[in-house]
Amino acid sequence: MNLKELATNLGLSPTTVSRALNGYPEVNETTRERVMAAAKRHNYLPNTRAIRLATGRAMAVGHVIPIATKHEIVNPVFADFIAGAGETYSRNGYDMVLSVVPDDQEAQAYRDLQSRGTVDGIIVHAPRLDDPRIALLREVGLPFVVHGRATGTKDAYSWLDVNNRRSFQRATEFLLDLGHRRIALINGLEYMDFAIRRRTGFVDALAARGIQPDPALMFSDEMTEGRGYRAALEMLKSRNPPTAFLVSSMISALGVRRALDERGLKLGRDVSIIIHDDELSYLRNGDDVPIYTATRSSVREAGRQTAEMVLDLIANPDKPPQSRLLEAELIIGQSTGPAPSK
Amino acid sequence: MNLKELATNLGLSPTTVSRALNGYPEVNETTRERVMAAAKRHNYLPNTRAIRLATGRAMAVGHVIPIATKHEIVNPVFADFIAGAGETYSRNGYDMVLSVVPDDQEAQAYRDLQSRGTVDGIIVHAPRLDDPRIALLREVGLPFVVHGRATGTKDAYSWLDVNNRRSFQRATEFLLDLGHRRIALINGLEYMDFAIRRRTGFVDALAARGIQPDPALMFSDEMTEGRGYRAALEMLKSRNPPTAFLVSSMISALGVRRALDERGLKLGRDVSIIIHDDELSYLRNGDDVPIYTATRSSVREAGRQTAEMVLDLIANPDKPPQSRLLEAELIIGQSTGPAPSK
DNA sequence: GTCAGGATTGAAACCGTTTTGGAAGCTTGG
DNA sequence: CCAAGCTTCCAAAACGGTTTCAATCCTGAC
Repeated sequence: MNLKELATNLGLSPTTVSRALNGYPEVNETTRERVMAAAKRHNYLPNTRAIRLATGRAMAVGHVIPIATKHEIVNPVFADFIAGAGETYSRNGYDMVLSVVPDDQEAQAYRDLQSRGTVDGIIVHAPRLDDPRIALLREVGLPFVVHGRATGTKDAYSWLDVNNRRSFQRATEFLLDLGHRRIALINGLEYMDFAIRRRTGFVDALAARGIQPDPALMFSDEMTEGRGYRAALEMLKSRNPPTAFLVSSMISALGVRRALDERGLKLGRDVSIIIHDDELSYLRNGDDVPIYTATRSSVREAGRQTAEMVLDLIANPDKPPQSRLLEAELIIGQSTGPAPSK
Repeated sequence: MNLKELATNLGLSPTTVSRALNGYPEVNETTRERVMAAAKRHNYLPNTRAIRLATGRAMAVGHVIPIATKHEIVNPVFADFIAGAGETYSRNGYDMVLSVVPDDQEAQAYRDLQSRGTVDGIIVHAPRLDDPRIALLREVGLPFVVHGRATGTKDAYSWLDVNNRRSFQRATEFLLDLGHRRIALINGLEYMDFAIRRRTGFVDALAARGIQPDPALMFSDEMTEGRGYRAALEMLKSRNPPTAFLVSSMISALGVRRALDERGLKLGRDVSIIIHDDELSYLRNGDDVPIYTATRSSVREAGRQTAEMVLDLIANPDKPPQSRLLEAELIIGQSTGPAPSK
């Protein structure tokens, strides 16, 4: 059942039927109802492909996922972000198209998406220091919003980010206030922008109290359970072990905790941990009361909002770049306590 | 730059240009080269929307993700599967479109996808006992492949699954051979097909040795760290605790391990654990040597292959339903050892 | 030199919508 | 009673490709 059939069926022209269905004012209310009813009766749905060609809009937003030789975006955070963004898209009649490409073809993927007209806009994931994708997308001329920011980029662009610096600064202060002086940072890869900002927050907070950060207590790598475990174990074995850990991810923290258990150290008493909690759907920080003290910010909600921003940008292409900075809340769990007196 | 412009530019008809680019045989080799060169020079890429309308094919495969009140598909396994499937799609010039919808609208989502012509095929995730989606998709008439199976469905359908029953049977036998008699099963939700099959494998293996499964040692819930932790702790505290755990997911196992540590039990000596390892990219079971003894099967590879199957089905709509049963390998890690003699 | 038949190319229809530019029919006010 | 102005509808032209059908150009056989 297509528009033309429906039209002849009703004794109307395709034009009128189209207008009736799309809510144009110049159609008689009674005929509109007649059309609506007929459409429902034949459960007619307009063909997306035709709409797209006729309107020149793709009604879709693209997410490019580089399949990596090195660092992968395909991580737990990504899944929840996508879920959040997807909610927004469905609500607004947009499709979400994922492009999984080898990372050396990422630039070409964006170019393709634009010149084939597959999508109307893009969400950029996991921005890095001085990320080249921003200049690229600007050149290509595709509306885009960055989830995160790219330190070092001079041009204006739209982004949504968590205030990573601030949240890690506060977390560090919280530990300092508890008397901790040897605080370890288990961070993500520090060419990722969020990791850089978290590190800055950490270092700033220490500096404000006149503490020189100890390189031996600053670890940066992929955020896996294993890396967290090994880094923490290493530090705990050292001559001057940390009394607290600031951990960039729940998963790394699982490893840190394992190291603690292995060393016979009690969480919250012997050693404190603060994590960043993205509120992943399958890695809750406790069901009722939080297990870990954490800087918390829902990545799913970030997905929802970033998607809203990109839809807004698509609808108003001339709008200047927008940005949103979400504040993570510091929630107090059972994983922190006063620094043990030696 | 569109086809018509390119054609006039070359002094050719759109027909010829189209044919040249699409590799039709009836075009002179030299003109083809001329066309190819011009296309590259002007970096012309055909408009997806036009192709889709003209050919009637969407060149896209859909994945519907119900956003759940209850169980969510948005889980770590899903991300890796998607990444694998996405690889296959890109390689074949297909798009992947994700539809995130409230779970009570899932059926309608499939219907829409079909009648609007947004996709040419579907991959069905997380099948359950007697899953209604199979009958629905068959009725709707959209080619589809199920990742997993749906016990109880009588109609034939295409699927790709891991031999869950067999792998858990083998794992159980392995533990039995090590002398374990009280083996706990930490399973996923048992309305999910994979969980049912794993349970069956577990129970069958016990039965074959004349062991009556103890309901107190069989746990079924969402596979989170927290649930795993609590279930294991409960069991370990009981009067007659298990000496081994068979765990359906790496994440649950992290919780089980935490419970062990908390009880002061040494993994592999006091208590053995076998997990199912989906080879998630960010939750590796050890970098070099496996930490856990595991039934291993790459969900990413499953994604690749399932996608291949659906593309094949789209290309050959009259083919009878296909299926692939992948065998998980049993890899020996450091988490299993002989049952402790009382 | 002619002609059949393959090799190339092109004109035009088509895919299913939206949208532009009228054109009827009906009011309405002078 | 008529022109102006609304309403309400429609024919036809996009949108940017693919595909059918027909036309032209060669080539070699006779």
